Amino acid sequence: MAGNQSPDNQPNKSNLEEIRATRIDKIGQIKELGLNPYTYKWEISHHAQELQEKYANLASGEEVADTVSIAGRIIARRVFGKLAFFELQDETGKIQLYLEKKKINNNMSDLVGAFNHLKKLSDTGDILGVKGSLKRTEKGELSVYVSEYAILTKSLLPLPDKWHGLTDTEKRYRQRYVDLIVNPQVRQTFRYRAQITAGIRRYLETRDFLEIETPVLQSEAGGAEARPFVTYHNTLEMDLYLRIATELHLKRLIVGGFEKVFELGRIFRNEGISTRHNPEFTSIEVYQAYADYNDMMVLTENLISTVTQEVVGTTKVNYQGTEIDLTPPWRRVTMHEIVKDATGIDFAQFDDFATAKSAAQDAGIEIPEDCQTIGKLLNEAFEQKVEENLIQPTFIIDYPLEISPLAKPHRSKPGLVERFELFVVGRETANSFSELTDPLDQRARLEAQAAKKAAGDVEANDVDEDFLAALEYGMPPTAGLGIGIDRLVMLLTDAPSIRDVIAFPLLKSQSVAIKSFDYDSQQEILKIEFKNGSIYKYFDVPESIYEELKVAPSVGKYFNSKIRDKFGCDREI
RNA sequence: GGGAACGUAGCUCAAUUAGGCAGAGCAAGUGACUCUUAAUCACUCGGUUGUGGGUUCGAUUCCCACCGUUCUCACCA
Repeated sequence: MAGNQSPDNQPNKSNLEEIRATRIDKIGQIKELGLNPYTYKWEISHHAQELQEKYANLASGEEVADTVSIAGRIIARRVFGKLAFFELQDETGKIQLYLEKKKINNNMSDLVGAFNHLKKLSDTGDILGVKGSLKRTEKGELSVYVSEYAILTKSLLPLPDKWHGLTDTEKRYRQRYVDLIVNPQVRQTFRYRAQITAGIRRYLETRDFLEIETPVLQSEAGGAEARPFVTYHNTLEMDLYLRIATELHLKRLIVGGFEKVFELGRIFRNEGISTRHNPEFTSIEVYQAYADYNDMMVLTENLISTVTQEVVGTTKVNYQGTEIDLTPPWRRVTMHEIVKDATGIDFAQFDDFATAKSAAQDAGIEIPEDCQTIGKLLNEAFEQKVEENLIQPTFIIDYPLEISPLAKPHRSKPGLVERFELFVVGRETANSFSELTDPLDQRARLEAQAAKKAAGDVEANDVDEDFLAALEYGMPPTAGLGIGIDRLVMLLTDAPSIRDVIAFPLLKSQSVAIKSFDYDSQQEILKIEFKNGSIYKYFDVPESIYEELKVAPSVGKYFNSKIRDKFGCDREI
C-alpha cells in the first residue's frame, strides 16, 4: 500500500515540463479511481466571503452543524499525516478547509482511502468542491470542516510564488488569468470597472436616455481627429475603418427624433501606446436634444459624482497619493482666463497672429509648425502651461473654433465655440459641446478637414456626406458629451496605467523563436522547427523566400513579416 | 518613431562593482507529522543566464545587433 516502487519510474525533476508531467500522471490516477478530473457541476450553497461574515462571531474551537457546499481554487496546502489544511479561494475571497482523515473517510466510504487520495492527487491550483460543517479552529481560523470533496478541475501548471505572487508586469498583462488568480486587488479593479459602467448606464437610463449601438465598421471614420485602423470587407470589396468615435452616428439618431441617446463602447485609434493610451479604449458619448453645454457640465458633475459615490462610497478619492474631491460643483474657468493666470498673456487682446506668437514665445511656449492661428496658440499655451496642473476636477470652457470642428460657435464670444473639457489629475477626462447644427457651416468645416487629409494629414477625415445630409434635414439644438471610461476607471481605482484597467491590454506579439529551418525545392515546402519543439511545414513557398530567410539579419523578424500567415501551413509536431 | 532602464529555475530574487565553478527562498518529488495559516523536519530534483554574433584562455558580467517589457518624449483621449 505504501507503494514504494523501483526508483526508475519517476524522473524526479521539477522544471515546468516535469511538474506538468507529474500532474498529468495524477489525472490518470484520478481516472483509475473512477473519478473525473474535469467534472460537470458542483452545487454551491455559499461563497467564502459570505461564510466569513455569517460566522464572524463563532468562537475558537467551536463548531456548528450547518452544512455548506463551496467550491474554488486551492491556493495553499498544509498537509499533516491525518490532517490537512487547505486554503480555498473563490470569487469572493478565501476560506480555510479543515480536512480530517477520519471524517472524510467515514463520509466517503464509497471511495476507499479518500483522504489519502486527496493528499496525493490534489495540488495548489486545482479547483476543488467541498461539503462540510463550519468550525473555527483552536487557533482561530474559520474553516469548513470537510466531510466530502471532489476535485472538479485538475490544474497542470504551478501557480506563482504564494508569498511574492506575480509581479512581472509583462506576465501580468500577457497572462491576466494568472494575475487575477494571485492578485485579489486586480479582481477588485475589474469589479469596480463593471460597477462603474453599470452605474453610468443606470444613471442615464433612469433619466430616459436610450443606449443605441452604432457601427464599429464604417466606410468613413469621423467624429474625431485620429488615425483609424483600416480593414477590408472581401465580399463588398471595400476598405472599412474601425470607428474612432461614435459621434456622427449618434447625432443621426438625434436627427431621427430620439432626444436622449448614448453609447458606451469601444473606440479604436491607430496611435501610440502609453500609460494613458491603448489602441482600443472605451468611451461613452451622450447626446441630449434641446440642451447646451451648460446642461452637459451639470450632467457630467452629477453623473461622475453619483457613480463615484455608489462604487467607492465617497466622492473623495485618493489617486496616487493625492486626494481628488469629486463633490460637485466643480471649478469652471475659461481657457482664456486660465492661460492668462498661468502665463500672464491675455490671448483675447491680440488682433494679429505675429504679435500673439512673439508674446507666446516670450512666455516660453514652444510653437510647432502647424500652429498658425491665435486659437491654436492659445491651445498650445494651455497644453504646455496649464493642463498638467489641473489636478482637481476642472471644466475648461470656451475653446477656439479652429480646434473644434463639430462644435457650435459661441453665442456671444466671436472665434470661440461652446465647448468644455474636463480635466482631472492633469488628464483630459471628458469633452463636450453645444453641437454644431448648421449644415452649411458644418460642411465648410468638414471640407477644410478633407483638404488637410488630401494634403497628407493622416488624422484628418473625408467629408461624411451622409452625416451632412442628416444635418440638412435639421437637427434640434443638441449638447453632446464624451467621457473616457478607462481614464475614469483609472481615477476611481487608483490605477497608474491604463493597462491596469483593461483586462487584456494590447502588447506586441512575442517573437517566434526559430531553432532551425530547411527547404525542399522540389515541393516548395519550407520546414521550420521552433524552439518550443514544434515543427511546421509551410507550402508553396518560393525558393527566393528561403534564400532571403537564410541571409536575413533577424530570422524571426523576417519570418513574421514574410512567412507567418502568408503561406498555408501544417503542424507536424 | 526617439531616449533611458531592465530580461538569471514555474514564481520572487542573488551573483555583474573590477570577467574566474550560477546561488537562495517558495513551488515540485520522497519520507515523517491531528491545529496549520509564508506549517515544520530530513533528503532530492530543477538553469542553453531573452536570441544571435563578437572580444577573451575563460562571458550572466564587456561590445554589437535583434526580440520583448517598463518608464519617458512625440502623437493622442
